[in-house]
Amino acid sequence: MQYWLMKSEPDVYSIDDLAREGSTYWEGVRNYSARNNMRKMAVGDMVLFYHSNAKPPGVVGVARVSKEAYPDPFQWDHKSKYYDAKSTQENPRWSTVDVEFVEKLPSMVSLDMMKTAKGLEEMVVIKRGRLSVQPVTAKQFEVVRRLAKA
DNA sequence: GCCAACGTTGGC
DNA sequence: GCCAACGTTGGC
Repeated sequence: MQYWLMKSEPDVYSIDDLAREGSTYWEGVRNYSARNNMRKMAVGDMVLFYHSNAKPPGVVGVARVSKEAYPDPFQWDHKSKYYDAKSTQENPRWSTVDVEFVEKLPSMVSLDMMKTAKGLEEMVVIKRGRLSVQPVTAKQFEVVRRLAKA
C-alpha cells in the first residue's frame, strides 16, 4: 500500500465536503507530475487531505483511494474550465481518481508544524511546495497522524 | 494582493 | 531541443 498527499482549496472542496458526501472524484488535475502520481495509485492507498490557500494551510484529514485512475471527463467538456482541446478519446491526456472519506483529524497539522517536525524534513510538501498530488512515505504518514493527536 | 517558484507553450 | 515568455500555484 502506498501513501499520498492531495491538496484542495477549502473554498472549492474541503474535508467537510468530503465527510458529508462520503466520496468524490478528484477532477481538474492539469499538471503532469500530479497526474502521473494519480496513475500510480491503487485502491486502498491512503491519502493525506491538505487544505491549500487556507489560513493556515495544512493537513486536515485522511482519505482512501476508492477507484484507480480513469480519464477525467471534464477534459472533453467544452463548458468546463478544465476543457482541453488537445485531449482525444483515443488518447486521454488527463486522469482522475475517486477517493473516499476516512477521518477528519482531531486537530489540523499545519504546514508550520510539518516544517519543524522531526521526520518530515524530506516531505515533498516542504521541499517542492507546489505539486498538488504527491507521494508520502509510510513514516511521514505516521508522523503526521501522530502530530494530529498531540 | 504580491510575488517567488515552478510548469507549460511555442517560436526558432 | 533550447529557452524566453507567459501562466499558475500557493504561502505570506
